[in-house]
Amino acid sequence: MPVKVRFAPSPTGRLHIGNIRPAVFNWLFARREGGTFLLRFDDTDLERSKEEYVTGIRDDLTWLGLAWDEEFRQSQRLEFYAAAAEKLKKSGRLYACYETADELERRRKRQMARGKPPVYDRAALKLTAEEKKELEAQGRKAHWRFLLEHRRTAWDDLIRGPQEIDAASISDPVLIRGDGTPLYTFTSVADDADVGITHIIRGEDHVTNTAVQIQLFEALGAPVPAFAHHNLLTGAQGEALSKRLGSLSIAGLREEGLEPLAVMTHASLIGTSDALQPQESLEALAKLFDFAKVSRAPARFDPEELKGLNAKLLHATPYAAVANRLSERGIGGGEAFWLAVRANLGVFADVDQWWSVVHGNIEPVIEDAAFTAQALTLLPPEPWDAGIWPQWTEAVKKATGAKGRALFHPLRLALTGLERGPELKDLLPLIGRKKASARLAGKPA
RNA sequence: GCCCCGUUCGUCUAGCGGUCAGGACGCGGCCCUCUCACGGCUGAAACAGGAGUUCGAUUCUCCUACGGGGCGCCA
Repeated sequence: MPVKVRFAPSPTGRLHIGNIRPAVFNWLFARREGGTFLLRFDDTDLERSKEEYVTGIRDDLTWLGLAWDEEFRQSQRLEFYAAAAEKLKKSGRLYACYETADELERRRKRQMARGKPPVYDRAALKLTAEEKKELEAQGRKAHWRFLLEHRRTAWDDLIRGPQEIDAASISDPVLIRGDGTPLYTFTSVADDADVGITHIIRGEDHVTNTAVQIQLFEALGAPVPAFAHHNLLTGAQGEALSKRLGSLSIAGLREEGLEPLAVMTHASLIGTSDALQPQESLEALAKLFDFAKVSRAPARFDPEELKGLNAKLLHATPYAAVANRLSERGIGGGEAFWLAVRANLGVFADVDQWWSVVHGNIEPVIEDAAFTAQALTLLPPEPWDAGIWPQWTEAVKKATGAKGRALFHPLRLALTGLERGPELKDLLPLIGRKKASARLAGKPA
């Protein structure tokens, strides 16, 4: 059976480093298996869902390179859910309840205070037809709960292994709100069953839901898909990673100039037994993907680790992969320039700085005017080749007696205006004699 | 409060009764090099605590501590 998976975000916010992982895992798995990857917007919560987030999530996925085969949204399938609900009512698995949200909330608090788990007591099940009629006459609107079978419900999780949940410890979930609109648990399963999702890959915050959903699949007469629940991420200090996600949003990382491939690599390798190494493509990542490698313990997300990975990725990137991006920025210099500077990049945009060192105008820093002046007189005439640097520095060394740091540091400062940077042997031919001369003389060039 | 899951170098992890407890990132040292960075090599660094079971526990069981998740007319 061909693999069919989905990523089903609710458009109530942008994607971030935490909730991108189910998208990444699903996509990678589909890619590895040659399956289909669906994007479904779970927008049944009209209060919180916003159109701008639909667009934003699409942008985030596109930037990451996670192309989807089909897209649909739940708000456009309301008749379908209503029909599915009718079936459940007929089979007696959906029953009407009349408690208000306040009443339920009070009841839960009372149960917890008594040390009991806050599970719905099925009081509505005992309501007679007359009592229901009376409640309706008072203007109460029914919401509908799914009648769970109180038995242990089990599945073999692709990541966590054999799982078992006692359905008696869970409340009968509300599937239809008092206003008639369907809720996540129901729409999600109805859709997964309808489109034939084969594998549900998601965060471990959904493991308890799984028991309910398995019973729902069965009640709907649909085959139960395979489940895989991955570990969640915590902050660098081990704290829950749900609040304060501004800088951790995908859009934010993009603005910081990180490579999408670095973000993808980090998202898919963190919390697994694979070493966090730069990968050359999404295909390479897909080949690495394996449920067996995913840990069950939460993993810490450290922004510094992501940045480090981004830098390493850049350091290993061949010229052909960035030639277009360089020319888009108005950077020439070809492969020689890229190879000279790539090892000094943290983010791609750092190339601008090195391009201005080579091609633009910079302010030289003169540490020892007499020294650089003397070095200037020893600068060989052009044409220059790759051997110009050792040839020149050898001459300067002989004339001044300077060596090591005393020799190179002032030259680097004068030539680039910076403390650190690429090999000067590679940079000097790119800078050229004209600029080099001016800078050694302390003049901006 | 109740239920589920987890805890191995600082971090991500391998391990599935007997291992010098392995790898990666980071950190230190050396090399490339007569500078900084890059890269290569190399070193230091861990079984949460306590009871059991066993000839023998990182590994199995229980308890405690800590962390995560769940307990919505959210997804």
